[in-house]
Amino acid sequence: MRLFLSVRVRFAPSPTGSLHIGGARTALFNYLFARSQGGKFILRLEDTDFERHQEEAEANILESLRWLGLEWDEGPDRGGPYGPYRQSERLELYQQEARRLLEAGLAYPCYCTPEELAAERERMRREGKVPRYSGRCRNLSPEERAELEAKGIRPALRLKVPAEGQIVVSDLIRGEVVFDCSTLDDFIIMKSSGVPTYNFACVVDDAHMKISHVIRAEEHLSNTPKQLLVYRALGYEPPAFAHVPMILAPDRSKLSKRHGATGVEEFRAQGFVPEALLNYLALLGWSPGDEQEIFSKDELIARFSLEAVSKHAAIYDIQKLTWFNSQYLNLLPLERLYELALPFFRQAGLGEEIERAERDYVLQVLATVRSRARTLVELVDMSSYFFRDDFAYDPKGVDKFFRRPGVAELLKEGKEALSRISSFDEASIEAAYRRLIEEKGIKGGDLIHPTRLALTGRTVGPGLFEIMALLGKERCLARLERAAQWIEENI
RNA sequence: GGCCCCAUCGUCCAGAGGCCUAGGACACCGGUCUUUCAAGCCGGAAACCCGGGUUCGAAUCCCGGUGGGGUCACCA
Repeated sequence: MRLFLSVRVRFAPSPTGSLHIGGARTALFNYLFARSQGGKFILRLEDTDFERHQEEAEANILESLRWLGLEWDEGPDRGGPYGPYRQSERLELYQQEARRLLEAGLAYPCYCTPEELAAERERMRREGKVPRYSGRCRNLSPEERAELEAKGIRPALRLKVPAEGQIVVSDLIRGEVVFDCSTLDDFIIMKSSGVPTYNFACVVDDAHMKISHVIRAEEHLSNTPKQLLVYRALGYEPPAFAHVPMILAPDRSKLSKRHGATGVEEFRAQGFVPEALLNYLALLGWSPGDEQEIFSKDELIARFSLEAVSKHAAIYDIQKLTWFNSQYLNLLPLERLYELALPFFRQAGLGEEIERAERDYVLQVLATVRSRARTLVELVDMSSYFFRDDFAYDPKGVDKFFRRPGVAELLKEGKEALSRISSFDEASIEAAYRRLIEEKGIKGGDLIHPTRLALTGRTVGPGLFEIMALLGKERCLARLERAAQWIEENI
């Protein structure tokens, strides 16, 4: 690994939507690389497309990154030595740099209208040719230019691309990738509106922000020769490049909205915890080389390297993400779990109950239930009867356990047995129940199953005696009574 | 279509010429534990895209084919 004086990497999303998992992983790799190298992780917003810009998108993306725990050292919200960090606020810089190229004769104004260009492209395509700009405006005489200017046409600016030669992209993940200049055309660097295009703004910013490594998705590999041309024209030393493989949808196509949940925000809403998503994403396209799967953020930082990033695209698998999530639900400190689950309790209408309950009680509930939940949504759902009494009985459970003759009476006997216990702990409860089971000469399940239904409304859940001890004597007795009555009235 | 990238179980990864009878994980199937459901534990099925080379020896190197992906805008 080469040692750089100062590693500076950036994540540069365009605020046109929410952060999807591909972007999140790119951000993560940048973050891990920066942290592992003692460098800086910079956030920059590429918001030069005013048409597609979405007001909420910026806040949304920042929030998703924060939620994932990818804190940045410099960015639009916190500034830094090379700001501003929004391209829309750096327009003078691009114009200044563009002027330099114009004056040096490395770029030229183009007066073609978008319509003309589109028509030209279309014609070339129809003729089976590769659509490339003809270079029509490249050799305009000063008189012709003056004439067009006089008509009031605002030109775009194009970079002069050499007709021959090769551009070599040296990529940390892919090695040397060679592009022939003949496949490129004089591309636009400044739109007629005075706003830079991506390939220009990106280079100007990376150079001015002293970016040492550009780590981005593979879809940008084909743009890189153009950007290298811009570096050359501007006289800047290019950074190192690392193009990470794409994340594909299960049908092998590029991720889009129609593939269900692909946004960080959506996963969050579905009850995934950031630790799990981060861990899952890290292992999608990167491998530590051994068989460990669960990594804390610090472990990831310690072990990450760009060399170990794979070359081929990965298909994301919601099932494996779900597995990671269930692992973390069991691994996380209870306090952390509480914090993460709270919004979901509120959403389920249990906010008040949670706040009224003893913190310790809530933590015990979470500890009891968590091995069964795969998401926070499930966790909350499985906890609900610990916080409210007015649940309904599962109809299938009713058919199975409440329709047996004598169940109401049995439940009352159970209640009776429980009422005599002085210390309402798990062992005493079980002892009392086992005694009753023996006395009645029934099977354990004959009492246990109807009791669980009476106490929780459900047929599945944690061990019954665990549930009872947690609920406490009073609530157990009340719920058994309620169930016995319900059976007498409804069956 | 041109250019570029890629190719190991269904999916994510390991493998950097002999350690491969190809390893792990998810999912799947079976068993175990058990008051239910999970979790856990044990076991099973499941892959080197094809064809040529190079080599004593190739999943690993080279070439070709095929397949998949990306990109070709006054989008980023």
